[in-house]
Amino acid sequence: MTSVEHSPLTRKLSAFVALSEVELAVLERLHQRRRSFVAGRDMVHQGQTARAAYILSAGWVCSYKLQADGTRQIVDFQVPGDFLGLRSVLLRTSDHSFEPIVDIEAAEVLTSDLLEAFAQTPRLATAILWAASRDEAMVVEHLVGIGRRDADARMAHFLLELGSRLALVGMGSKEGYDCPLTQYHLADALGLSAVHVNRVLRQLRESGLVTFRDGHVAFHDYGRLTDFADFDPEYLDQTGPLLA
Amino acid sequence: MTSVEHSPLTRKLSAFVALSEVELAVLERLHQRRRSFVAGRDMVHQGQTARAAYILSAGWVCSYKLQADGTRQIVDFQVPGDFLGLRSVLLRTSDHSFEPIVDIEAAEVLTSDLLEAFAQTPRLATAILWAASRDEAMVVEHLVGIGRRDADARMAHFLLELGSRLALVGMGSKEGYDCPLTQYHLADALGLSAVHVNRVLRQLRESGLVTFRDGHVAFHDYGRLTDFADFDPEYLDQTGPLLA
DNA sequence: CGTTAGTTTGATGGTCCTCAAGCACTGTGG
DNA sequence: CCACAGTGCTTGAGGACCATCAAACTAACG
Repeated sequence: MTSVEHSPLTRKLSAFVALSEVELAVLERLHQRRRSFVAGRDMVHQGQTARAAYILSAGWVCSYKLQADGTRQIVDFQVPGDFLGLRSVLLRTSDHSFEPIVDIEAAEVLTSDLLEAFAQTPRLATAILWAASRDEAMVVEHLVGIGRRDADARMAHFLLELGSRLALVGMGSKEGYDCPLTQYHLADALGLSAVHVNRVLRQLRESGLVTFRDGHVAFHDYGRLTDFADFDPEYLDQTGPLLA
Repeated sequence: MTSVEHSPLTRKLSAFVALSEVELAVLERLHQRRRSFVAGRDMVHQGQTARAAYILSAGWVCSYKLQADGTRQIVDFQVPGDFLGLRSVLLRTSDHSFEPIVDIEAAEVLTSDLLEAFAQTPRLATAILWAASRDEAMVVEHLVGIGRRDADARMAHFLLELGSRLALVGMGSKEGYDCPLTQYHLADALGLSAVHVNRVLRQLRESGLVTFRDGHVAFHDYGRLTDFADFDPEYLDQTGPLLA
């Protein structure tokens, strides 16, 4: 058990502020209530009154809303180090559902635990609220993408954003990353049909920009791709060092 | 100066929790730094480092992101009682711009003021975070609308949501409300062209559902409209009494 | 009374959806 | 061992929805 064995969340927050030993200890203690969930079975349903949040430590999750006509819109994906359902702590009911995309490991965080931790270490509170603000900025950028980018640029932007997020916890680089999402997931996230997602991916591959195949995303020309997607990572607020 | 002369924000938060005299006083004191802004001139530019937030007390504002190709996406509108730029207090830079749609009145809130108020009255802090969570839930619903609703339903849903929000501060009802937005605003918010917005509005009008004309939204058949738009106001977390 | 901002309507075409079918791979049970 | 079902990927054909281009109209305003 060496000191480098930190959780992904710890790793992420450390990119924002340098945490003291005490703060690190409090943070690690939030991880004590360990839970496992299997792929495909919803953890939280929309409309449910949820009294706890989770910190994802391994695996991928998506949060989505279902509509009356059966279509669904994926709002965001969660990767290791991300919070799940932080918002529903304050709102009376969860406004969306969470589905594990693969088998996952998560730590359950009770509202009381969180408030206690906040009271003990204000700097940690700031760091966690930073992460929450960043998540919100990503939803906003997602909104912009769906509203104002065509399918190709939307996909390119999405793959780049995911890469940056994963880089923050050491799971991705400018070369690429492993990604368990299906084309159906991409379709539901990007507001496209699965058929069109397939065509878009082919287009991007044949343009020599990026390949997504067999669970792996490979960037072929990172610079040209960021131009193509108009990707400006400023909204992620993770300045330079990680990917630059 | 009667006791009913509360600010719109006070009115909104009171729908969530009953605030004590002390809490009301602290809240009103947040409004001391009064500012005016004229229509059309941006208050905050994206990329700017903003150290303050605002509470909107009169008028309408929109928050938007501009893209390299010149198109813009309006993320949200702010009406009296709403916060502006609360998120940029924590993030290093504001990730979007704010434009007053009409001449407005707002109170400037420094980060220090806010933290002080939070420390004095935890219940007020909860109420403000509730409002922030609710704003985020609206952005999520907006995302769903753009991703998965066709233009007609998207417009209908949008007009209904605005109505609910305005009702919360006494500026709207099931009959309708005054609305200074142009069809260009609607287009930029809903991810449509202005031309198509016009056609959609005509369609809704001729169906006898809702009319938006001369700065006024009139609901003709509220029940049928909510069905048509698949509008479930639960995500607004403002249970029944206001509109029911 | 010309200018500007906003609204309205028509014509044309592109992006992306829907329907349909086929393929590859994996796991399951006969 | 093989049929079969299930999941995910791939490609084609036809069409709907909405964008773009163009132009006329109204109202407000200096």
